[in-house]
Amino acid sequence: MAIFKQELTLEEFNPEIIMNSGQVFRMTYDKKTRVYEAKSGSREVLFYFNEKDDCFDFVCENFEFWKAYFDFDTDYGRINRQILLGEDAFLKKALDVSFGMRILRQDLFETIISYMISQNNNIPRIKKSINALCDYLSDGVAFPTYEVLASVPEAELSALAGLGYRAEYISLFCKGLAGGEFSLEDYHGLTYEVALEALMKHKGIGPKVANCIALYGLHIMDSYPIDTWMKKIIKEDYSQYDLKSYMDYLHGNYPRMEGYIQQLQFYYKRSLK
DNA sequence: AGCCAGGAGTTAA
DNA sequence: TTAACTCATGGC
Repeated sequence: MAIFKQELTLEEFNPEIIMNSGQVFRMTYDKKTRVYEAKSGSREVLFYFNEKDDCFDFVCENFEFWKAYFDFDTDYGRINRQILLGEDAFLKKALDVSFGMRILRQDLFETIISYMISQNNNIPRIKKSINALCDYLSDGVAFPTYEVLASVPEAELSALAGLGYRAEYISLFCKGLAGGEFSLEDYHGLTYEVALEALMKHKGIGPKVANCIALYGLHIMDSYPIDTWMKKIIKEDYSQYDLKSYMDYLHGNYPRMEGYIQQLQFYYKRSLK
């Protein structure tokens, strides 16, 4: 373990907002120590704001991995300025309370399984299920491998993590990987449309989950996951549009920023509750 | 107690 | 192609 220092303002990197934006399920904050913890794939990192040096300290083994994970090479300030110069009032209000948001580059396999679990589910229970998988089928840090997930009987998988009917989807997907029917590598380097189509061939991955996987697992920024909250936003805050004309507006005015915009909108709308 | 949750599969028309 | 129905489970 070593400490890696990064000069980052809260406008560039705000862990509190990222943690509560619904894109990660294995990031926590300890109020007492003021330390954040993130786990992804088989790795973990601790980080905190160091007031003495006015920077963030990251405690981990391989900072290059986490640098990519947190997407520190992307300039979100440039995107933010574009939003502030635009005329989308709801989006500007959303950005006002969301500075420091970033789209994380998460582990693909973990993202696929996590968002399979997320369907028709609530965030606290999603976290509980994912942590149960890590605790019972791994060491509590690493996300379980597909080999292990494929080897556990479906009913047992469902019971140990409270997966309900979603256990079948996870089981099928992992057995496909273990049997060599397809590979995780197949999904890299694809365009948005091709990636969605390929992902949705799997049982349990529909349009919404596929968009989440494309955005968080493949960092395809054109992705725009529409869940119950986003439907509510389009209905209430973009009432001059129907779904199709809204999507045309979005793609036309904010190309390749849709995923980030969705994250700002989702976070803002839920924060009003 | 009952509705809802970062939806998707199946079936019927 | 779209609409209605169903699917486990627990958070609130």
